[in-house]
Amino acid sequence: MKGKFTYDYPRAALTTDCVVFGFDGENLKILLIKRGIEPYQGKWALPGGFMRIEETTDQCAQRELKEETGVSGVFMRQIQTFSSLNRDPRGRVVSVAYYALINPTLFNSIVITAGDDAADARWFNLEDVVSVKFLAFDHQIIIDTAIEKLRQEIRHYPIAFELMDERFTIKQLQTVYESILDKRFDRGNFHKKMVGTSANSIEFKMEVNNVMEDILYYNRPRKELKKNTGILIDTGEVVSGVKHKPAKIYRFDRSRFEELVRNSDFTFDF
Amino acid sequence: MKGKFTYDYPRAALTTDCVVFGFDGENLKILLIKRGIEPYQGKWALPGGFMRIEETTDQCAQRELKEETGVSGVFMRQIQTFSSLNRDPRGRVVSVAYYALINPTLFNSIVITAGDDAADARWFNLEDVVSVKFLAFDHQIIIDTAIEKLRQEIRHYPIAFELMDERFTIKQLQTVYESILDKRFDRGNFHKKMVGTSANSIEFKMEVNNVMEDILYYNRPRKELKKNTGILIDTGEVVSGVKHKPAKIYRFDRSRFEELVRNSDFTFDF
DNA sequence: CCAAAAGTGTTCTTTATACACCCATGT
DNA sequence: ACATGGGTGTATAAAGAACACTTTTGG
Repeated sequence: MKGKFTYDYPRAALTTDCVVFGFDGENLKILLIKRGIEPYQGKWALPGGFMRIEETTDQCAQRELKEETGVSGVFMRQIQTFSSLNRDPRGRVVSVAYYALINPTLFNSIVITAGDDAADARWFNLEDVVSVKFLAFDHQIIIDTAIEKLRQEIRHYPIAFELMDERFTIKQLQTVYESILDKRFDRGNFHKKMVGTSANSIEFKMEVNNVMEDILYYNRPRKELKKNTGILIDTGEVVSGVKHKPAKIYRFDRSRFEELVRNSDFTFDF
Repeated sequence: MKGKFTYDYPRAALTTDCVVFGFDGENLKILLIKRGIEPYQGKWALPGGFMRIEETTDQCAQRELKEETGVSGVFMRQIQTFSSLNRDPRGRVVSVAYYALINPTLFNSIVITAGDDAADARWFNLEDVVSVKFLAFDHQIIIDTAIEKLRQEIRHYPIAFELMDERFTIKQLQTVYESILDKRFDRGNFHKKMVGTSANSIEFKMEVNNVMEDILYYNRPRKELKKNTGILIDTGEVVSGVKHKPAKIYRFDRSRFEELVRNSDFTFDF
């Protein structure tokens, strides 16, 4: 079986690595695998592995994640390709990096499938994985790039919902944004922006210097102009068992979102 | 020399392809190469080629562009990696795609270096290359992805300057934005936003119903509050030989821009 | 009733948009 | 002088930010 495949020119090996993000309700987490074999045996690394000749890199990333965690059909986006000359001691290995977003249901269903190269797996808090030096290969750089990419994308695309259950409260959504962007939002403003109501201006008459004049009074709410993008749908249900006003439960209307993007210069920016 | 390199498992070949954008002062252009060899001989394709084992994909993209056009040290960014199973008739070829931005000086210095695989080269207008079907491989998809990426990035990063000479007028800058985003901007507003002055609010007293009151009057320009980000530096020079008020010539202050990004939540969005 | 968090309203500030006006130049 | 496009100002609209008020639940 050795040396079966020959080429006229040397070829690099192709791998995929995947930065798996999960959300436990409070913090953003990253899944790491403890390597069971050399190189970097015993070190923590990203799930991933060599691309087979009959699959795309997308399929490879999905397959490797399934082999090592048991989850499939995961939301995944390509980050970029890493090709430093000495990034792998086994030789010339080029890796296409992905990030994956895991919703709570999948998050809880993950079972560590013991295998050749996976001795253990664990969810790490973001702050424990950023700028530390215990990772295999160039996986520290890949993770830092992934976080940057995730932060960029959540500011412009509705990917936060991939980290949440289909039904959620605005407060939960806000927590996802806050933990990814590492930034606090005003509760009321976040609520209004997400649900989609906004204030407006109103004209009224006023006596100025004993003369009636039209005065423009800015930014006073005008009820009839409140607008709702309809991106979040009120399910009519509320959370129960809390000792305060129960929060409404919403779900994300993806087709409504895509319709808005198509038919207008609608943006979804934070 | 044949069959010299053997591996235990089959390996895909790795290539880079580069979408080269240029600007002729009016329109955004894309550089295409007419293929001199099979496959797709005589078809137009992106400059690019096989990665050597001792170089990174970044270096490969730069080298291939230099071999085929003579220009080096070009601004280049990775787009993404394409790995469809049948994207290349020669077999399993995975390609890392880049886009490059060429400034007018380089634009005019490009010489077509006749080689094995480059029979001819030409600048195409964007609209002649989008959604047409005469390109080799999956290069149509790569170009469409590149344009989307370029549009995304110019909205948030100061990459427009890579398409221009070091010294430029605001009008020229606007033309670059307009042709990339395929959208018209208001001349005055674009100017103010770029140079960095903005209006503000002002308080003054007014007699209302025979009583003096403080009135907040919004959005009246308050000269002392005009702010200039300092990202564009007035060189003090102006264009000459035009039969109207000569435009000021600016240059981009990259270090000032990076300082702003570091020290504040400054954004550069269009 | 009270505490607590959800949801809404109010106020002020800043930015966006449309367009008008003045300015400097070559003919 | 005047046509042309550069540069600045003005008016209105919309969005953002800070925070106060109101509502609904469990104890």
